[in-house]
Amino acid sequence: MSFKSLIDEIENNLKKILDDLSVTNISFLVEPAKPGFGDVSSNISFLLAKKLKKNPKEIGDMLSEHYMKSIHTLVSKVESHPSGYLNFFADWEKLTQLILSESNLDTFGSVDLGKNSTIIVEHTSVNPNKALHIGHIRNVVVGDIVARILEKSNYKVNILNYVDDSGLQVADIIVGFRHFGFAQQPPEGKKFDQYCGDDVYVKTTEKYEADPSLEEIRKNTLKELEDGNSETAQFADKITRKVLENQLETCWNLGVYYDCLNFESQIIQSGLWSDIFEKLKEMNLVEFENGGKNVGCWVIRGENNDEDKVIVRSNGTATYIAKDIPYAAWKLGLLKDPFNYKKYEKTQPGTRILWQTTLADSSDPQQNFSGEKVITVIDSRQARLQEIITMLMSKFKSVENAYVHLAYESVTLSPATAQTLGLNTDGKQAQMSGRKGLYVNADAVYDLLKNKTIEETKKRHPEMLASEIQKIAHHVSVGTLRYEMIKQDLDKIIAFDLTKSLSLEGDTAPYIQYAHARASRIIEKSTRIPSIDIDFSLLSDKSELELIKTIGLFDIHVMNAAKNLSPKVMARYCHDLAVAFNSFYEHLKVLDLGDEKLENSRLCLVNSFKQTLVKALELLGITAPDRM
RNA sequence: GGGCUGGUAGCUCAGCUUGGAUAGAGUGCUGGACUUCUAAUCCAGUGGUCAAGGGAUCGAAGCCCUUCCGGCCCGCCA
Repeated sequence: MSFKSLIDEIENNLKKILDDLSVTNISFLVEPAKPGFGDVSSNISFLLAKKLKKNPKEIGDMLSEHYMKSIHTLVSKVESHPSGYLNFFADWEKLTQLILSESNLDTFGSVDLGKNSTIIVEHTSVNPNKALHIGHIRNVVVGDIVARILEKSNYKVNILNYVDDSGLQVADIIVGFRHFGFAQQPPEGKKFDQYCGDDVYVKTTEKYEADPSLEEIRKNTLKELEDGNSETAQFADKITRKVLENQLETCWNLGVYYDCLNFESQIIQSGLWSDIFEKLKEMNLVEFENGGKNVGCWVIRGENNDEDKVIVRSNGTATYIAKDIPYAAWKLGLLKDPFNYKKYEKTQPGTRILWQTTLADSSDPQQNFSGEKVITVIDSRQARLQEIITMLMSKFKSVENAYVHLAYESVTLSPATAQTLGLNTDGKQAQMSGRKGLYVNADAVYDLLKNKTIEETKKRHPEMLASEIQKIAHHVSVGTLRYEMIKQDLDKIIAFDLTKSLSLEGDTAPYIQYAHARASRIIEKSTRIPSIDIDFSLLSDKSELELIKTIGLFDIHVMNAAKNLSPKVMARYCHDLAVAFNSFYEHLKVLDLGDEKLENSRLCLVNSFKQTLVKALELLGITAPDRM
């Protein structure tokens, strides 16, 4: 509630007025006003103008008159603007009290979109044959933040990470280890996942190109992988689990945690595929081709102009997309769960317990990670395949939008950064490629950011303990990286530039974190404890009211972010909060005013801001230090 | 060729779902503000035929159609 209370009051009153006028079927808007147009605006007059055949201004005049006669508590004035808009001015003393009181609650900003239903968010899902690069980080961070926003919106969220441990990419490094003589030990000082990705994978791929006859080894290895009992599969399991562990370290370092790891190899062995295949046949969703180019295959008919999609080859084996179908159905709880569960070998930091599926016996209790709805975070390049999965799931489950592919555009390399990797792109951005070794490693970006932040922090606090500086630098670097990944919309390509990404000024996480540090210092330096028992009328400066209003808009933005699965909305809100606070900070003093009442009032506001910002940043997985 | 997607200030982007007021940020550039609760900040200025054209509307950056430019996808690969 909070600012929403004002909006609700206005909306209800306007509805009553419409009733009195016997007007129905008008869905007008009541929304926070643009600066300079009061506090809340409505377009109601425009909509009514058609029905009543009067001009909007006249209607506005009439409505504002009616409004002031109706019962209202939070509105002090209604203005009919010459443009036709109806602008409302809040009774700020009352509204301030409401907003600041609520901002102290733990639940501030929470909304009830989910009604406590269960939802799955699957993200990360990187092939376990390489280290995460900056492109993967977009997936990881988007997924993590969407999950946080949904939790704030009263969903019970299960976070999954799908480990494709039996695909071609894994086969490639296994070939490298078993046939091309790569040592199992990475060179001194290099993480195993980086070694697999930078050296084994890239160089093995190069060898195929140099000698196509080697493809035979590759095919055989892939086949052996799918038979879980083979020696190759056991070896691959050992290798991929080591890589996975390293990948998880990268994610954990960024404050990203999961509930359960799913392994493709287990899904293949579980027999889920034959279950779902039977279902597909029963429902006539797949057809056997007796002729044409796909003769002997089972296909899904393309809708519109799309080509048919082969899901079982003429030799009887399932294609890539076929493996995704049982997993999607499993996530939605449509299939009998064939898995047992055990805790992951390493303890995940934070409060979530990390589980993994297993086909072996387990002494740990059975778990359920399915959900009423599923959100799968995948690169928009897979939109076509995801569309087919979505279509199939909609036939299986009647819940609307039960399966959602949350797509995001890729992260590319800026021309300058491509150049530093030895690629001349003629001034164009370049697609990253794991195969070609053309990517920017995620840990490396974190390290660069951290070193830079350590420097900056030292400059400001020469006397600070090294351990303290480390901690601050960690939070600032993680914040910066996360913020860069979500501040623009999901449909925008991020052209990653090493140099520009190191910026700590302007619309960045440090800007927001800095506002928090300022607030923290005021509270720390004050001789009193912030209290809500204050004179609210003393908070009347423009910059104070703007800050209060922004604080009050928290839940509205959470709702918007959750409905649209849009991390960017929360990023912008955090930025708005920081802007409002910085403006307040530069205009007004809080301490040493020689006026106890005023000081108390402003201190209360500073505290509200701080608490709200912490909660909002939490949704972005960003921690704000008390000094920086 | 078909499908998806982007095009708004020099650059990077919001605003488009739900049409209405004065199209907003950051960055860049110019100038100003630190003896002060931390200048990772603030204030002011600069900068726009909202890709182009058409349509419906009293009214379009937004909706519909066409075109242009960029990106991605379209395998019995994964």
